[in-house]
Amino acid sequence: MTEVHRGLGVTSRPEPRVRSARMADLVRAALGLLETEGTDALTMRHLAELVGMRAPSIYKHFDSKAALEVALVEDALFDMGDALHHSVADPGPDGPVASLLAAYRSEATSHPNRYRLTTSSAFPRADLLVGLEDWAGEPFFIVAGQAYLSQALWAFAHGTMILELDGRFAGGSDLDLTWQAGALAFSLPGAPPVAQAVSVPPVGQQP
Amino acid sequence: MTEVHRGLGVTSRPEPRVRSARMADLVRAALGLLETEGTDALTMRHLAELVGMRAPSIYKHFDSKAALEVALVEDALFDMGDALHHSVADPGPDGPVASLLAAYRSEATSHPNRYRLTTSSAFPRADLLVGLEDWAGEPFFIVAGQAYLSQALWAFAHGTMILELDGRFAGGSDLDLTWQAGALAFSLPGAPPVAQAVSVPPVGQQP
DNA sequence: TTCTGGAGCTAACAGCGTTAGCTTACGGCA
DNA sequence: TGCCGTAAGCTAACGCTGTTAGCTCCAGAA
Repeated sequence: MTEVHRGLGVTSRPEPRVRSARMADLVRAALGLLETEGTDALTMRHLAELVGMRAPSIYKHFDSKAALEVALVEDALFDMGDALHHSVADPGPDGPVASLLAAYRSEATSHPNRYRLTTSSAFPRADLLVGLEDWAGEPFFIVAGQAYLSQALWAFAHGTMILELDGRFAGGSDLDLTWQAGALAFSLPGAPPVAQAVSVPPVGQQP
Repeated sequence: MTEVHRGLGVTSRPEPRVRSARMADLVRAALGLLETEGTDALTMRHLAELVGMRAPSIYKHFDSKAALEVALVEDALFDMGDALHHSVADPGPDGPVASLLAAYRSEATSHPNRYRLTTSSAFPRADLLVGLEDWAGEPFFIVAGQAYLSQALWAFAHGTMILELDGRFAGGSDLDLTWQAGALAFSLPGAPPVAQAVSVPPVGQQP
């Protein structure tokens, strides 16, 4: 028995914020706009038109555009957290690392622009539901079994994901092999003991 | 002898674009603005004021704000390429992977907002000097010795870098250990043979 | 001397997030 | 029934953004 609780998280899934029907409408429409028309198309005026109102009326439901984006990103983190925790609870035949990475890639790919928003430098992460990022990232710690290795694995996953989404890898690359190369590097036995397992959450900023 | 030419790149450093004195002024001022005041402060009006002109006059020297950003990013890629190629030619005692990563981290950290700009999803990479990205990223291929492993290493480097710059790792983390964990994972012998070394450049989009 | 082109300027446009202030409709209560 | 308060819409407008049109001025060449 180690300090790592396999398959059983030590953080808990936060309670999502309640949303009025109109708020849910707006978030749904915003996601559609973001994914079908692109990041630049997500403006208050476009969004308002999509739900049949004028831009200033949105402010009756959300304090700001940033608050609306927070709602989008919280959805993304719940989806990602659910996918990752599920992959950890039920890893595939290729092992826990490959399984986790596959879940991460699949989830991010399903909503590329929302993933970009979630991971963008400018995003006001401090406004997110407390504990949400930690919970969503916990599977990296569970799989890596060590804080710094889990950070490195997370960094590999995010780096590969954003470069793939942005089309940065050389044309003709079989990206499955790139992911596989990383999975292998982080799966090799003998790698773990990098440092003396300081108890630090693997993901997210402390509030 | 393998197909990997250690220490001798197969791509060549592109010739930088020539700039008028005024263009150089603008790029220098833009970098200062970007790094000292932040990304949002880099506006045409602010920049113009900094060099003693009005915003529309900038268009006598650059076609658009994007063209000015391309100049900034080309500087970043030349600096990064020089640093990485140097680290490959003269690796430190911790081995080529750790040396490369240290150079990458040091270079990016010296101009964080320029690094963010360079790697941002929205940046018009197609307007960059042909071959510049390939040349700058080549050291990853030289060090990894295999296309897909080099892509994975690059992805780890970028992922760790952007998460570090954005303060995404848990408070109290010793990020040296995170980088070290990744360096170790990608340095272990036995890792390489992921695929049959298809000859694909490690970094950047084919034109 | 005249002409040409580079490099500055002001004024203005469309689009952005956002605010102020007005109106309308609905639900609870005396 | 009549009143009141609140929720949720609206228009007009503000300051900011990148950018364009069109003017002026000056240096250098013919």
